Amino acid sequence: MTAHRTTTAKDVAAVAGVHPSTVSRSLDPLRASLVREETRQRVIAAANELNYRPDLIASGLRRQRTHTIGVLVPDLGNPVFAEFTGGINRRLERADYTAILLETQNQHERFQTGARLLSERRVDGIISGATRAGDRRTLRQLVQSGIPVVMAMRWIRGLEIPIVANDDLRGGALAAEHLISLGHRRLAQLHGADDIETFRERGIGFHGTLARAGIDDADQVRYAKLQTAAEARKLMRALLQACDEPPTGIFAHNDLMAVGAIEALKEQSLRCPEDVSVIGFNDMPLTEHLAPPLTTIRMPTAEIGRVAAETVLSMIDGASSPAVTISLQPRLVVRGSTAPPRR
Amino acid sequence: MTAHRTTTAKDVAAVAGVHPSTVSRSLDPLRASLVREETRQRVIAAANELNYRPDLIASGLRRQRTHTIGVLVPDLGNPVFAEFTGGINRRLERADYTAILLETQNQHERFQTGARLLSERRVDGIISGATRAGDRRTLRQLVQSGIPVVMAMRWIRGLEIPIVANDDLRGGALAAEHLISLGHRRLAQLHGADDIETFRERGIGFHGTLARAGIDDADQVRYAKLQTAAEARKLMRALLQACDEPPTGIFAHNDLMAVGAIEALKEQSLRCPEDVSVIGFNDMPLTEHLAPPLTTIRMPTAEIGRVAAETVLSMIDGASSPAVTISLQPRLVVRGSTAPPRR
DNA sequence: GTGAAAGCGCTAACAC
DNA sequence: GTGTTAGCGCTTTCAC
Repeated sequence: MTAHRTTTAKDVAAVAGVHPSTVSRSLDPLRASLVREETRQRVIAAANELNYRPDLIASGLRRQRTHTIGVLVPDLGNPVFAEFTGGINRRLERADYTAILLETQNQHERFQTGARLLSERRVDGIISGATRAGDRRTLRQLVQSGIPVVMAMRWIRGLEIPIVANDDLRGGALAAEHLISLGHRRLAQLHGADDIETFRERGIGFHGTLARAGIDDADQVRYAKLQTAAEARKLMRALLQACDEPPTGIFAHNDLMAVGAIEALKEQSLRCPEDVSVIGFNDMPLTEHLAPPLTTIRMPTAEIGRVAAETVLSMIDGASSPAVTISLQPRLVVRGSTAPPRR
Repeated sequence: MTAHRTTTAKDVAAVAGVHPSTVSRSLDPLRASLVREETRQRVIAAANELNYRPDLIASGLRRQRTHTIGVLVPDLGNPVFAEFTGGINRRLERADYTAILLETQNQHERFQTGARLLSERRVDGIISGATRAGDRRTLRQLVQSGIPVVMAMRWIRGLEIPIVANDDLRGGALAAEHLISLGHRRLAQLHGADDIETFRERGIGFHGTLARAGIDDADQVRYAKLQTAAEARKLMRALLQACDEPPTGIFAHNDLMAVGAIEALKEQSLRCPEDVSVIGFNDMPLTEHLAPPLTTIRMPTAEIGRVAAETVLSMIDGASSPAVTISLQPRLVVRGSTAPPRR
């Protein structure tokens, strides 16, 4: 193997017969006009000849800009977050920014080390898509260190940090309205983890809409630690055992939980949607191909990513951190897992 | 907003009453032994007090190591690649490395700009998980520039670049063996894109095993441009129209295509598995909850990521690039979408 | 065991 | 218009 030294601006300068700073100017679109056209052409020719790639690390050190955004997500295996990061990536790309994606696995310790890593890498901004109740201090420290931070998808209250998220209150309400309008009165929730505001909002939105219709689901809410099919199945079993008459409508806080619920129903020879209607959340891939195809709430996930990126970029440019909340609207996707209750 | 200056080694040095180079030594585990214990404690105290975070950018510039690996994937929305990057991330983390993930969307141009971006960021190594036939030149350039490169998941022949991948030849063979052993003789393939070696291998593995059993599927192979359910549905329709007697067994090159195939069968009132067996590939999330639950081939995706990361790290350390191919073994997951053919 | 000096590759400020 | 100089924050010689 040849000992490799990457070509630098100095090398290009030597070939073009100019000073390194002229190389720098010629190659930066913003300052190219400062250079005589003829000189610039010579530099570009030399750069191409040597296959020169400016060192963004060195440039970043000098400019105090890394053109990098740190993104914290709970888990890339979750298709919702894959879509979210897709939205971020597409927006950042247009601005010549790159994302560093870190998975927290819903663990505060990983959130914390992730945050530390990102500040050591001097990212220009951070999008926290994995925020949970326990992360408050860490987020406050980030803000205090002067780095622009945005909470997206998941968020907590009482921080001076912009929020870009789905309107989960509305999402829960949509689910309730749908089931009520079908004629359901005995309703239950398979509730996501209690320390994630997203799920609390979904729960409140659902509960509130029920209350306004004179329905109470207070005894019929079961909380999951992890929003998996397996855990939902257990919760659903317990729910069925605990009540004389099973509910006729179930709101599961995500699609995997809805799937688990339907399986638990099958175990008890209850059919979906004939005996019990089930509605999920997220509209993840393949849900339309399930039996029955899942009725669910779809949120504008990629759009949330896009707007979150936009927001953090504007904070990097503009001075002030607008402590705003941007709510994007979810919508109901009706498929086969919900139907009117049996007479 | 306060104008923020992040604290530097110089600041810490001032507080601890030492020289910046002593700060550097004290905080690097490898060189901490060069510093008197008492001094080191003073430095650490000062660093904590000031909440000092060493600047990895500056450190990288000096050491000519960014502790960053670039990873090119076709699409993070594809759960297989989410799992793959998970495997990479977990391994890199242990080595204090960070990944930069870039999505190519299966477009050569994006592969190329991605590669350029990664070299400008001076990543210490690259894992190409998105390799397609057209990317040969770009990969060769990367190698020539002296940067360690590994092809994982997807790969092409004839490059002096290590390969870490699923044994797709074996995967295709597993699918064939399963269908043959159930008693199927009329078989067809819904084949993934022709410019991705992965799919060619699956096709050859399937075809070869059939041939050895005296079965020919040559007329019964339909090629997709994109491996989606929608496209598979169309291909399957065409396939059914083109033949008098439909095949009794279908090998779809991924799970989405298998789902599309099953839907096309339903349109023609053909049932799966009673009339036609369908086997997929990947074992993506929710496949076990489909109706029927999908029989599929599972590959050790996270493990491929882990080994790819391991390989690129060893190339960064050790000098030579071992032009090896590491094949990991897939396995058959039998569920409900395959059964013996009807008499 | 610690300090001083130099330099990684780039670019901003200044000089001419 | 282009060259010169200096410095981003760190680490690595080399002194002492």
